[in-house]
Amino acid sequence: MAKKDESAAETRHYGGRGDPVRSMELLWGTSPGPRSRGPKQGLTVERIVQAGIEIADAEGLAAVSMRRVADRLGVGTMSLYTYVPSKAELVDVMFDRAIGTAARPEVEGGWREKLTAVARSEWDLYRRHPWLLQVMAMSRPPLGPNSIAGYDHQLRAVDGVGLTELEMDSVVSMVGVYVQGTARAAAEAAASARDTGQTDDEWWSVYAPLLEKVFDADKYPVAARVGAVAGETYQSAYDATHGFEFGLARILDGVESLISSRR
Amino acid sequence: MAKKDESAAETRHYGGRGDPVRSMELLWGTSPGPRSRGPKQGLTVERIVQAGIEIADAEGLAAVSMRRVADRLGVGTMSLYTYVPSKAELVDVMFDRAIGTAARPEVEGGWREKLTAVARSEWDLYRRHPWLLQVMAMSRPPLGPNSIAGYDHQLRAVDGVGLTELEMDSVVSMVGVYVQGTARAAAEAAASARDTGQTDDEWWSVYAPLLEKVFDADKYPVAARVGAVAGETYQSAYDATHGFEFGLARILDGVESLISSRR
DNA sequence: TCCCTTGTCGTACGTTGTACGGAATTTGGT
DNA sequence: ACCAAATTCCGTACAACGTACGACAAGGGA
Repeated sequence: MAKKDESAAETRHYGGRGDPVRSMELLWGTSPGPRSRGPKQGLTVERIVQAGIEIADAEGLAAVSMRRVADRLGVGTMSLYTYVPSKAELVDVMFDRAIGTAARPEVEGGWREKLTAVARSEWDLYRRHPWLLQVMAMSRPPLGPNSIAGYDHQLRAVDGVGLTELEMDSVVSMVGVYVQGTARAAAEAAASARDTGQTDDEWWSVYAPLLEKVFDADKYPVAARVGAVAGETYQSAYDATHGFEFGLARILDGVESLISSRR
Repeated sequence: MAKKDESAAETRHYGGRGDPVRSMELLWGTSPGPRSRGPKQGLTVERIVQAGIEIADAEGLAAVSMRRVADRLGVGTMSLYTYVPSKAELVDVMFDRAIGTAARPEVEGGWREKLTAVARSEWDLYRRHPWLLQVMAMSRPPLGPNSIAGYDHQLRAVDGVGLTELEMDSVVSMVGVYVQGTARAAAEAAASARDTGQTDDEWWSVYAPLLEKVFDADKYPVAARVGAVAGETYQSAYDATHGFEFGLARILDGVESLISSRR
């Protein structure tokens, strides 16, 4: 990397690379007790995970390096490897523990109220821990206790409304995919602002006049018309919060028509 | 990195870091002509971009390093920097050029047929160039000619159906967010399979028995019931294609109820 | 012809994850 | 009580990354 990290690179992570048995022990805290021989351990996996989460929250997943985590805990870098087999497993556990902080309210009312609450709670989670969106966890998710609990909570929102099990799973993952996508836009905007010291407004005010020079409004009349209105309204290329509430209502309307058709 | 790149890290990129004027010139091909003095240039920006796209298609965005691109073109690494100010700008141009390969069919019929075609064409694009999903382009997208043309094409699907400009933009970005999310799941599955030499099925058959040991079916009865059915059906944690078509139909139902309410 | 601009690219630096091996520490066996 | 085995801790080293810097070569304008 160049000095002062001017480079535009972030890191993504996916897990499931190491020993599956070891991974699951880490995730579920079922590691065998301390061995009898040798020095006492000065750290715990959970303390390491917390340090990683704090760095990721403050500076993004790219700032979470083994050296940074070790420094924060006042130990040598390589000491971490006696607790965690690799960075991939560490990120997996960070992922599950952060998921565990999601609010899982038991909402009164019908499926729509419940599913709205599920979506909002996931949205809040991603606002608090935006780096979760950089962990590749759609296929092969870390199968930790909190991820499982979250899956169950989501499903209960649409239980007993006349959908098949398959439809329940599909509805829940459809809403999840949508929330993640919208949260990702918000997270990117925040990360860009943090890393460049420039808000989206400022960015746009630089690029808008440059775009006007090359953009042919006669060739793309619809984009010109809509873009003008959208640009004025959002004061930025994409307003995440507006998009989230609007799209969520639309999606739930879609789910409603599915549920009605089943009755 | 460890030898043989066993590490579980992928790279993400976001642009808009360098000189905005230079960025736009690169994107729109409006760079000033060749200077009269000095040696002839042996390459073009477009050749470099093509090489980058080929590597990204075959091995993912993480494999696109300046050294790899230069090697493929038979030049020294640093020569690339006379064409492109940094890797961030190179990725921005790769992004726009890949977007340009999307099919933008002019579909007969109503908005639903058109919007379905838009979604499917975007889905196909992400299947051909999965690395596009790793370019952070939701806020501050590269404002290149192909991205603009794509935006116009998407909007035309819902033009003249009674929605406001703001609603048109929101509907289009809602569908886009959804397609990207589903495509991301598919891309992650493919990337995992490529990097680990293990299909999702194989992965699941390793983890399922381990999960069974720690999972408490009495505590999470809904997850147990739905998970069993979903697991049997998908033969994997998440089937992207099924999810895509199902969710798209649901979302379009939601859009339909919005459009009806406007008539 | 000479000079000055421009393109090419070898070298070097600071960053990353982590393999390796030596030192220090604690305990079980005797 | 003492030794060896087991275990933790961690300094060093390596290959990869993006790219700053500067030396060298190429070629048109004077």
